[in-house]
Parts: sequence; structure tokens; C-alpha cells
Amino acid sequence: MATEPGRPLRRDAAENRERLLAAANQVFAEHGLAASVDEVAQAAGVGMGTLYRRFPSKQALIDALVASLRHELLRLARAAQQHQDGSGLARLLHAAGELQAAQPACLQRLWRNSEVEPAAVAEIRQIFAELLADAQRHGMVRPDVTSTDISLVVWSMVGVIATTGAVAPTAWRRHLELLLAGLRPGGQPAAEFAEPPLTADAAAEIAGRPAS
Amino acid sequence: MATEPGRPLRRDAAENRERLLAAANQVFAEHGLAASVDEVAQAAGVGMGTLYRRFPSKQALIDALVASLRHELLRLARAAQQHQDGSGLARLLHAAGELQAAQPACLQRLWRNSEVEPAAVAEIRQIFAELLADAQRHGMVRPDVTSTDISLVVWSMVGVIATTGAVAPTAWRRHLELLLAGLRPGGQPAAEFAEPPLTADAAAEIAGRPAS
Amino acid sequence: MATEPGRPLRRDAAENRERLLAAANQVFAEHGLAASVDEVAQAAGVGMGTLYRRFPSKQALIDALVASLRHELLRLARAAQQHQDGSGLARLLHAAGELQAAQPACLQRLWRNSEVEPAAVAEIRQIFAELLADAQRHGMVRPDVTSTDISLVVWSMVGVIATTGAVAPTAWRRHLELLLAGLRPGGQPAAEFAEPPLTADAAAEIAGRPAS
Amino acid sequence: MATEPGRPLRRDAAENRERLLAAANQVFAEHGLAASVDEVAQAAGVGMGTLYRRFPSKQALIDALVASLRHELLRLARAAQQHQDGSGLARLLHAAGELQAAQPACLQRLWRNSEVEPAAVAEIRQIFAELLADAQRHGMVRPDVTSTDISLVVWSMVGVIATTGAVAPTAWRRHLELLLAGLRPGGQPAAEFAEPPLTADAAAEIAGRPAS
DNA sequence: GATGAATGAGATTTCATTCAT
DNA sequence: AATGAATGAAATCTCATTCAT
Repeated sequence: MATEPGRPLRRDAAENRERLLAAANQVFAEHGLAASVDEVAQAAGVGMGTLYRRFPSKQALIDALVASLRHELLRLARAAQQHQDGSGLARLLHAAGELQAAQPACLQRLWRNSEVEPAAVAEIRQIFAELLADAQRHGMVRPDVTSTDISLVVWSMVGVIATTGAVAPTAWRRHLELLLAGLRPGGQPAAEFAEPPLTADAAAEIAGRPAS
Repeated sequence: MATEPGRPLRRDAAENRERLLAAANQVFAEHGLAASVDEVAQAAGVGMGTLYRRFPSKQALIDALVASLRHELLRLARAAQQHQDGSGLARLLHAAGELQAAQPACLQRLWRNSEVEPAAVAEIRQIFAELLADAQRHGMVRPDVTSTDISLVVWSMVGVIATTGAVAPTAWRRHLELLLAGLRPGGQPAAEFAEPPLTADAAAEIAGRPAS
Repeated sequence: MATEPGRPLRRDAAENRERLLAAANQVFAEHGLAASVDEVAQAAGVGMGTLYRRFPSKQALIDALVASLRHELLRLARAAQQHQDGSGLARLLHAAGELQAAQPACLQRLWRNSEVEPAAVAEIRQIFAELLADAQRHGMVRPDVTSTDISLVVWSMVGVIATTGAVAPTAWRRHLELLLAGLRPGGQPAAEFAEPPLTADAAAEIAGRPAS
Repeated sequence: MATEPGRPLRRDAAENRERLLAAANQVFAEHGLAASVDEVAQAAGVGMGTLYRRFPSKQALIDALVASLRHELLRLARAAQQHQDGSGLARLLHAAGELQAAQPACLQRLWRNSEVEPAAVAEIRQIFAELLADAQRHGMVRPDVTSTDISLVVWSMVGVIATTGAVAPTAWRRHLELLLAGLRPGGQPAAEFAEPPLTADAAAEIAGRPAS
């Protein structure tokens, strides 16, 4: 998972690096990127200096999270490429949803143009395009759907995840199913919706209590 | 548009209030909610003191934006109720998309549980439910779609708008069409997609240049 | 004394600016440029924020001190140019000594190449060259002395002032007289040394007590 | 060169000590005493722990540099005492100049009252006084010059060296000659100035480019 | 009532020093 | 004994909020 080449970190240093990334993920997910680095260091159980030895700035820490996400997604994309039966696209979208829901700390940054691992993003997009073509070849997606439409699917999941957060952590699956149904010829719902809809209570808790 | 009862503001004071809200919308949309209040005051062409006379805190300013959005959306929802032919739901979703795209400053706060105008949110949700029922009654939406699924639609638009931003300001329409297709019986695309897909160039510019 | 054009500062703001420069001069002279900006703000009787409103960084504060010194020295140089009787050079060197002794906060920066008011430095050098030529024309300085030798005189005063500091605040005058004697034809001491030598006690206190 | 009594260091330890002092000299000369100890350790090719094993604090490291300089200067002073022909003073001043120019890391500390090797400073001063008397006895220095004037000479060289630095590393010689001329009866320049003046270009580079 | 300068608590960042490996 | 990672106090800097003009 190490990003930069350089010499390998000493074992304890590498451990701290992972602990810091994990802590940052948790803290930023909970309190937003405006959370203080103190908080992150404390959550990781290390001193401020250690954080800054590993990451030269707060921005670098955030970038590392983004890089990690992009790497991970690339890995998932390549894995999905193994499936040449037209199912790869849906598999990858689900995997991307899982990843984004599990690590929601930097969702906005994840899909914002930045200098972080641009090659990974490019390859991810490329794989999405190939998987789309494959799905269309197998008649699982309407031919008029374009590669950029798939980007919209991913980005829309960000909105759902960011809003439903911890209250309904699987709501994105329901959303994805609804959306995939819209991409299929004839729009038949897949497997009668793997994910049930949110309860009204959960929805009320998310955007405003007084729904009752 | 004044929210609190109290005595009505003097004309110039009311003008300042509107200018501040407009400036906040623009500044926050461009630089995020972390933008400084100085920036807002400057964009509004007033001094800090004036800003703080109108809004007792930065939070209050943000809340006012949220309240305004919620009010506006409620107005749109009531307007959509006029259409009892099953088209109200789609109309309202489009209107909500327009609104969110036009005022993206507080999208996350818009749908986060808060003390701001909770009654409006409740009524909006209520109207969405009624419009859904009406659409289903007219056979325009599958009967298994629930009211919370509609919330997912709205929230997913937030993700698309937040990501596509100024680069592709109408991408949300395409996304909404794809999603609505997923909700229709038989999934037939409406009017063969009113909105064309994003160009590959725009998509590349949004999430990362090196797509080529 | 204002350096940048821009709009003129409000009266209180201008006062604070001067107070800050004065405080910085004192604090930096006493504790070196490593002194904290808190200390400067406190000495000026203002909050940190005020300091940073006036000077966007510590470096900018130091630069402002240097700029002020360079301006002041330029003023003195132009004044010395009024004396066309060969005395201008000695007058200016004395004036430079007074200035450097009175504001020793940034002596090293004063004569280090930097982006601060380079035009002033260039003009100062030019005037020194002219005054040297004038002094030579009047037979008050040996003809083999060059313009760069005069720079050495100025820089050497920095060493004396930095070392003798508050203990012997006029030692530089003695040094200057000795040095000027070396520049005169025949090397006759001027006026039998206007400044008496340091006492042995002062010298001992400066570089090391146990001289006895 | 070891300063403290204590048991003698093991060979490798002594080597490390010397490497650290050399590295400190270079780093501090280049970046000032504010340079970090990391930098020094890195330049010396040792770890932080080793530095702190040899020198219990940064201050101790600086003090060791000062002590070394003072020792070295004392050695030079004693050597100059061998010359009883009136030339010893000038010889020592030149030697002091060479030393200060070669090791400019701590010039200010060198002549600032401190607890570091005070006996050496006292003896140096004593020798300077004797050499001055000898020079005066031989008619090579005016009788009105005092011992403290000689201190001024040394301190003034600090200013020249600190300013001319690496750009004109022998400028101090020129300055010393000019100054010694001022101390001689009749002020005749010695040997018609062993050192030529700085070029105008060098002077321009030191204090500010736009001289041209 | 409006202005923008002042405030200071809190954020980020550095670095002398310690300590586990 | 040597290494370099960890520490946290202190420095620089920001910005929401207050207040004098």
C-alpha cells in the first residue's frame, strides 16, 4: 500500500503510518476535513510530531487518503475485468459503492481533479469504459448509455452516501439498483431489488426529525 | 423572504441582507463553507460589522441560506402539487435539481438534519410522498418504489451536482433521466433522454485530466 | 514613511503600524530576529491579529524594518550630497553609523542582497561613489581608495555595533575615526580622534568578564 | 582538541565528535545558527542520537565551536608572540582574520561574553595588549592607540566577513589593510595594500543586484 | 447604522530533545 | 554505542467575533 518508493519504512514507522491513515479516515469521516490534525494524531495514539514526520502537511495526509482510495479502486476495477460475461460493470459499481461507503472521509476529493495519482484515475475510467462495452455486448445495458453516464452513477453514490452516512449505511445499494434498472434494456429491476428501501424512520432521521 | 417575525427591516437593511445572502451563496459555492466571512462581506460590498448586524454568527448565515433553500423548495413542491396527472413527481424532481444546481453553496447542509425550518422539510417530504402515489396511480412509476426511494433520488443529485459543478452544469439532468427510467414500469427512457450524456472531455476535466 | 502606495491607512491603523515597527526594532535588537512575534505584539501593546493584519508574515515585518532603514539611509545620503566641500563622505559615514547604532535590529539583513527596496540601495551606493570622488578631489581621501572600500567601512561598523551593542554604544565612532585616518593622505588622525577609546572595563564586559 | 578532562574518548567517538563539529561549522555558516540539529547530524552522516551523545544540547554544540575557535586563536596569539620585532600585532590580526573567515559559523558568539573558555579570551586580550605595546615600541603604531582599539579592529572584521561571505572571501584583508594604515604613524599604507579592493560587481552582488 | 481595525483562541507546523529498537 | 522515530512545547499564522470610530 506504500505510495512513494523511497526506502521502506521501519516496521514501527510503517505501523504508525497505517494507524494515522485509519485515524484520519475515521476522524475526517465523522467531523469533516475541517477536523484538526491534533484530533487525528490523538485518535491514532501518536504525537503531533509523528504525524508531521509521516505527512509533511495536513494536505499531504488528505492526499494520501485519496491516493489510497484511488489505488484501492483501481485494484477493484482490475479484479472486475476478470468477469467477461457482462457482469463486470455491475460488480465494479457495487465494489465502488462498498469502498466509498467504508471510507467516506474524502469523497469529494476523491472525484475532484487533483494531482493525486492521476494515472490511476485514468485507468479506472478506461476500465469502466471497457466494462460498459462488455455489458452492452451482452445486452445487459442499453446501447445508448455512454461511458460518462457511468461516471454519473459513481458520483451520484457519493451524494447518497454523504447524506445517509451512518444512519442507513446500505442505502447506496438500493439507489444503485434503482439506477442500474434505468440502464437496462426494458428496465427490468435486477433480482427484484437486492436491497430493500429505507424505512421512513431512517429517512426522517437523516434529513429532519419532524417527519413522524 | 424574511424568516423571523420581528419588526420588518428597514429597506436598506433588507437590501443588505439580500446582498449578503447572494454573496454567501456565491462565495460558499466557489470556495466551500470554509471560506471566511471576510470574503463574504467583501463580495457583498459591506463591512464586517454589517454582516454581523444581520447575522449573529457565521452559522446563522449558513442557516439562513439553508432556510431559504428549504422555503424555495417547499414553494416548488406546492406548485408541483397542482399537476394531478402523475407528472408532478418528475416535475418536482426536475425543479429540485434546478434549485440545487443554481444554489450549490449548502447542498450538504440542505439535507442534513438540523433545526432549520424542520416543518418545511416535513411538508416537502409529505408532498413527495403524495406525488409518488399519484405517479404510481397513473402507472408512471413502478408500484414497488417507496417514498424513501425518492429521497435517494434527490440526494443522489447532490453528488452529481457537487462533482460536476461548473464544468457540466446540466449533468444532473442526464442523471435524473437515467434514474427516472429505473423507476418506470418497463424502464422505458422518457422522451429518449432529454439531456445528452456528458462529453468525455468534460468528464475528464472533472475528475482528472490525463484521460485523453 | 509608508512604503506601499495603496489607500492610506486609517489613523489608528497607521499608529499601530508605527508602534509595531518600533516594538520590532526594540525586541529584535534585544533578542535577535529569532524573537517571537508574540513578544513584538506584546511590546507594541497590540494583539497578534493586529500585527498580522499590518504585516502578512514575520518576514514581511522584518522586510519593513529593512525597507525603513534603507529609506532613511537614502534620505541621509541625499542630505550629505548638499556638502560639496569634500566633507560629505565623512558626514554620511557618521550618519550611517548613528542610524545603524540606533536601529541595530536588522543589521545583517540591511546589507544582504534582498528584494527590499533595491533601488534605494543602488542609489545609496551611487551617492557614496560621488561623495568619495568629491572627497578625493578635495584631497581628503587618498586617490587609491575605491568605492567598494567605502562599503567595507560601512560593513565593518556593523561588526563593531553588533559586538559593542549597549555596553559601549559609541564605540563605532572611535572605530570610524581610526578607519578614516587610514583613508586620508598621510593618515593624519582627524581632530585627534573625536571619540576616546573604549575603557578596558567596557571591552572586558563585551567579550568576556574574566579580563580583570 | 578535547576540551573537558574526563576519560579520553574512544577513537570512533572522537572521530564522530570532529565530524559533527565540522558539519556544524559548515551548516551554521551556510544557514545561520537557526539551522536545525537534524541538518547538522545529516551533514555529519550520523544519527541524532549520536549528536546528542556527544553534545548534550544544541547550545553545547555551539559552545564547543566557540571554544574551539577561542583555543585556536589563543594558539595563534602565542605564535605571534614569537615575533618581537613589532610585527606580531599585524601578524596576529591577519591570522585572526583568516581564522574568522574560515570558520564564520559563530562569529557573533565568538566575541560575546559567555562562559566558554573565558581564560582563553583573557589571555588573548593580554597578548594583544603586549603585541600592541611592542608595535608601538618599534614605532609601527601610533602611541595614542589603545588596546581596546585593537579589539575594535577584530570586531570590525566580523562585520566585513559576515557581509562579504562567500562572494568576496578575502575582502577582510583589504579592510584590515585600510584600518592598519589608520593606526600607523603618518598613516602610510603598508606595502601599498597587499589586497586589491573589491570589484564593483562583487560589491553589487553582496548588498543588492541593481547597482550595474 | 455602517465600517473595518483589533482581538485572541485555536489551527497548523517546526524542531530541540528523548527513547525504543 | 548508534540509529532515527517519537514527542510535545513553542512558534507562526488564521479567522470568527467584537468594538472603537
